[in-house]
Amino acid sequence: MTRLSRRAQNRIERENRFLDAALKVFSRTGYTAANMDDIATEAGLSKPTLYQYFGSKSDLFTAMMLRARGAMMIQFDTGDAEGMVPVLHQFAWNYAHTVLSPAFLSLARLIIGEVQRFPEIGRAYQAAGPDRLLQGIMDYLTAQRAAGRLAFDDPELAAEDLWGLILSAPRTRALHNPQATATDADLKRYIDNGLRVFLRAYSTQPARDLAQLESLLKPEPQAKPDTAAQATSETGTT
Amino acid sequence: MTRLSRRAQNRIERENRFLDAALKVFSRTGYTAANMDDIATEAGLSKPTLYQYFGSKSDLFTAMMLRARGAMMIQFDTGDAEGMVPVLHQFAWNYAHTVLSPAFLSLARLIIGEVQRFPEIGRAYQAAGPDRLLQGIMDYLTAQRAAGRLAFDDPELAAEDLWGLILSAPRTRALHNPQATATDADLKRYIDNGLRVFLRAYSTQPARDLAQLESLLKPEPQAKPDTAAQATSETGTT
Amino acid sequence: MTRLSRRAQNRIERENRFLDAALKVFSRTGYTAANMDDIATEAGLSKPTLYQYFGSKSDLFTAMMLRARGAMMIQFDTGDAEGMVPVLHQFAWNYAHTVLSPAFLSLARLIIGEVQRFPEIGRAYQAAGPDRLLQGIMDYLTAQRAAGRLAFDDPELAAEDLWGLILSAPRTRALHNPQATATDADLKRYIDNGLRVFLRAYSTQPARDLAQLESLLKPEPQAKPDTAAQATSETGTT
Amino acid sequence: MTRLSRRAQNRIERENRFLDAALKVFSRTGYTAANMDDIATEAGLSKPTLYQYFGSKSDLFTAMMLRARGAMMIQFDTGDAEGMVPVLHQFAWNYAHTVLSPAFLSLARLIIGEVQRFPEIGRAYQAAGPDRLLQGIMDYLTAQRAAGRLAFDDPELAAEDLWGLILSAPRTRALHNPQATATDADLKRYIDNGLRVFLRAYSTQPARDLAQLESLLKPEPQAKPDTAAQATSETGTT
DNA sequence: TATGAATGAGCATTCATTCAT
DNA sequence: CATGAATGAATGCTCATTCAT
Repeated sequence: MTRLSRRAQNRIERENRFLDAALKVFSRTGYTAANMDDIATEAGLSKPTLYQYFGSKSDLFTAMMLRARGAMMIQFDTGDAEGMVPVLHQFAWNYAHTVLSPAFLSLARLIIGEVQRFPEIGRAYQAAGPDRLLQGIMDYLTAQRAAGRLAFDDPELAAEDLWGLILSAPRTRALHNPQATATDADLKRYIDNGLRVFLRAYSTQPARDLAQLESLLKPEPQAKPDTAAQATSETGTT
Repeated sequence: MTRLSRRAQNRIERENRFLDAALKVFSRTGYTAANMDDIATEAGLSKPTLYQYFGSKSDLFTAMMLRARGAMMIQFDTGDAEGMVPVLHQFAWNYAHTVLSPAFLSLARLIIGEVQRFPEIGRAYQAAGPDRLLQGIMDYLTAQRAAGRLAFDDPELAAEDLWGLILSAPRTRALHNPQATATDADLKRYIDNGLRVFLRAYSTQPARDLAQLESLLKPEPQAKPDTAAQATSETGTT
Repeated sequence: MTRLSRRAQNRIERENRFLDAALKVFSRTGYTAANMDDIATEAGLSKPTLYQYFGSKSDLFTAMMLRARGAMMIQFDTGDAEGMVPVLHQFAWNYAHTVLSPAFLSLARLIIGEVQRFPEIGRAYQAAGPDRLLQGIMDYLTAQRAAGRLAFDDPELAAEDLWGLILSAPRTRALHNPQATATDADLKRYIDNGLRVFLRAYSTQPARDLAQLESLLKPEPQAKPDTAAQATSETGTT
Repeated sequence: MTRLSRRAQNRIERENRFLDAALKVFSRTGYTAANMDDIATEAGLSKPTLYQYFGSKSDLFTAMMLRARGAMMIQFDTGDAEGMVPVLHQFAWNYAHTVLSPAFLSLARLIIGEVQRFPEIGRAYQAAGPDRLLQGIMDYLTAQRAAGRLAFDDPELAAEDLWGLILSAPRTRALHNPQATATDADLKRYIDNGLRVFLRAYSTQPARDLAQLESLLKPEPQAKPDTAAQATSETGTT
């Protein structure tokens, strides 16, 4: 068993090295311009070995994307926050940091740019990423509605409004401009505003919730160090 | 004069044929996978002629993008609508139809996918498209605030909220899924909700404005035939 | 007649402009790498006109070479020198300056480099240049033999020895090194030595002739400014 | 060891096949007109393999020239001849056969024709070929001077005179005329004359040395079969 | 007659993929 | 199992040559 499991482990490790390399190289140049030599070199292994693990370029791409999905499966994660307003606030920061990280943005650009060539990947990403998160948000918002704290008819729309209010603008901007990384100050501006608007429109007790929000916002730019970069690091802009 | 102008006209016509072909082919496959032979063939002219007009592949790409910017320069256009609520409603439909048209989406995907290779194009597009539109919205919203109909501090955030509430979700979805075109019913759902939330959060007289909105929404799916597709049509999904 | 001759003159002038341009461009890059666009541009006329004058690239090359032959038809020219030793001395300088001029060397390189492609041109050049000159030298040396001043059996070999002694070394070197132009000091070294050796081996009165030669050599480097560059100037190394 | 050395040997063998092919093709047509397909085909391997060995056309050219230099490094080789006159005689034949071989001439034409494009190659050739040989001749002549058999001031000029007298004329002619190969009878004429003139001008005992030379020359055209053609044969005129 | 404009054919170079070892 | 070595098929770009005006 030891020998075999060692082999298996070895295999998995090599596979991961290839997938890491593929993520890096594909993110940098896109599917067509990426070349198998570079990926093999980046992985520190040989090209025929690469072909033994993944039968073709497009198989490799697909496999890499499949694995990347894991890193993109954002949860409606709110840490240890308690109370609706703190929870939403926490969520906003977690989410913003993740989605606006260079690695995450590169991957998003890659998916969008190649979606015509690999339509399933676009769909898979939509399902694993945004849609799953959306479900998480919906569940939470629905619970808050049940508790009488929010009012809305369509939970999906409410959830989409929440993230649209927070991230639509900075994300669109970031997709178009790889150089400019959003600072925490930028994020704060978007997040604070987004939450305010959301509460104003959806809270059953806007005055109270907004007051609570303001008190939360007093302290400085939220030293959230790097909840982000959970996605496979190294995918940077280079 | 006749001869010269004929030549000049001929030149312009050919140039446009090349640019059309380039838009089509680049949109279909991305920059690297697109090949100059295909573009020339698509244009019905020869490759050397293509090179005489545009010295290199990247020059052609840049020129094509430059021209495409024209088609993307969305205005805050509201037709003949009168009154704030009808104006916003009209804008929402115009804007949605344009931005979600297949041609527009293909181009957006192309830009996002190649922005690492051509950073200036991303910036140029951001400036000519979203930023310009944003300015239009801001101006309008600011005027409404002056007239006492809206309340907000930061006009930019308000403007971004307006379009984020209306288009963030369907556009993101569409970017990830070239096959699924949003139906007018889909749009209606997003637009109606977006406007409601916006008014609830920003109007100084939410009750009255929302009532006016509801009366506007009664009639069926807005037979807005095709204000859209103003962008170079035919760029579709293929 | 005036009009016609004007036309004819115009034609000749254009033809010459093309031939000048061709010489320049072909000399710079060789036959294959030279391109008809550059030649037309250099001539300040259009490519179709070029084709009207010379039906093809190789025709142009041949015509250019034919004309260049004129410039290469070196004579056994000795100016106003009198007496055998001064005549030979004068000839040596004239000849050296001509043959080692950049234009002349470029042309020689071109001929040698393309002789496999255009064998007739090599032969034509040999006949018009070296062979003709050789005949001139032979005639002179034979006359001197008749006058009892030189002794030899084979006039051709004697003539070849004369120019071999003077120019073989610097010309070979120059053919291999386009950058290094021989200075007059270099030439003086070769010429003085060559004449000495020639007289020692061929003169019937070596002592007297060598003494006369030495007295001729006293004065400084022979301020022969530029008897050279008779070949179409401008053919330089660029 | 076996496997590795086999690979290495294989590599070297293929490299040589490419270099042989390159020499052949470049010599035939010059640098620009030669095409990588032909060279690969001539080598019996594929174009990508050629590119794996030599990264570019100009690298291949340079490498080929570098290797060719080996074949051009003529020594002042005099076989087993003894005594100054036989040594010079022997040298003359060796040298003439080598330098006038078709392969050697083709290469010389190639170098001269491409020297403007590859100046270092011209210089390298001059250094490795003519200059090295010259040094050999100089050393020998200087030794003979020390032994009292020759008289001269400048050994370089003496050495240059020796080879200029022997080879200048036939080599120049051969460079201009690829078809006409010099026969041994031609060479004999040049060599005999060159040596006579050299001895007449440089020997301290011309009468005795010339007599010795004449006795050497009696026998027929020197059946020196082919000391020449040491250079990569097959480079012929085609 | 002179030219702007067009093109078929070619060429250096690259790359996904496959063997032989 | 891993790899050095090999290749068929493109692809961007150029050039001699020809028309239509």
